[in-house]
Amino acid sequence: MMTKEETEKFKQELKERGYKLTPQRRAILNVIIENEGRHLSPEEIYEFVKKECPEIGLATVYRTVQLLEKMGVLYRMNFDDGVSRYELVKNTADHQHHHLVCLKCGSIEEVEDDLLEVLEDKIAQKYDFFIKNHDVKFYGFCKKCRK
Amino acid sequence: MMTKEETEKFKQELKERGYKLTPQRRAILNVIIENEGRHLSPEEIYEFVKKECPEIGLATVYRTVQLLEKMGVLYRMNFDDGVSRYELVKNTADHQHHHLVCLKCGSIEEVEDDLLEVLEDKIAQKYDFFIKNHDVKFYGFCKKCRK
DNA sequence: TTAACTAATGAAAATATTTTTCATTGGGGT
DNA sequence: ACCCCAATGAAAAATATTTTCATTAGTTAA
Repeated sequence: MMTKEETEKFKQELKERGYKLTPQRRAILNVIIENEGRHLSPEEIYEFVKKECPEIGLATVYRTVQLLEKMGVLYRMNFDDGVSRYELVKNTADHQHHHLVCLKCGSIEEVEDDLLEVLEDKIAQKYDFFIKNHDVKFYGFCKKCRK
Repeated sequence: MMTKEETEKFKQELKERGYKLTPQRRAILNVIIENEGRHLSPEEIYEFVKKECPEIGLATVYRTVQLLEKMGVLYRMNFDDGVSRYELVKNTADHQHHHLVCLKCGSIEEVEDDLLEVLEDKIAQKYDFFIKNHDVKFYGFCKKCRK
């Protein structure tokens, strides 16, 4: 649950862009915060948020996650399971961390963004390509599924 | 265009799995080979292949690229543009190479799979995760678009 | 506090991609 | 040449997402 200060800050950020703070938007952001690390899809967010906001429509969830993505609050991911999934942007790092996707159970583990700078520098030089961000997924089998 | 030997080899690989060599399958694979490096979507493949096979249906293209993916001939990619895209699997490497995706013009450049082994080893050890493959995309601005 | 402006909403329809169904065709082994 | 069943095309269905549109409700300013 967002604190009063967090809500105020969110409201302020919306205001700066001419958007409004609605109960629906607050509830959606709350659901995402409370499920940090779970990479929810719009449909899943919808199911959670209906408990708080039973009258909410799925379209509003879609509209809101897109808004939050534009605001830099969320990051959209594709794990090839047919839906978009969202996670909170860590304001500590400018690049997104990596993900370990288990081919058996589908679990998604987060891995610190590491060791890629060397590769990025090499690419920037060799291909004359300015890298803004990366999307790095490792597919394989997690600890549990290897037993 | 596939040579006669390549066609024979393809037919053989199909046979091993109980599949048949149809004109449609040959034509689809031809289109993909002739457009190597272009990362065609099923719809795009369909447009090309219709020149050779005007009676072909889009469903056959979808079915065939899935088949070729299962056979290890193609690799399915997602560049977040709303469609799946396919590329030929290089039989030289067991891991897929990286891609540079330009955020301005949408061009996709291929980059040799490099420097990631160190990171993969580290992850395998630290997270007890067996890595089968990776999906590495760098988003940024290409040479042309930076001018 | 209220009035007014307009962004946001819910419901439903529309869109886009991909998959499935089903009757028919045709590859390839015998 | 015949048979079997995999493969096909066309259409319908399924799925995820976006858009439309009439209505509601935040926010600002009087």
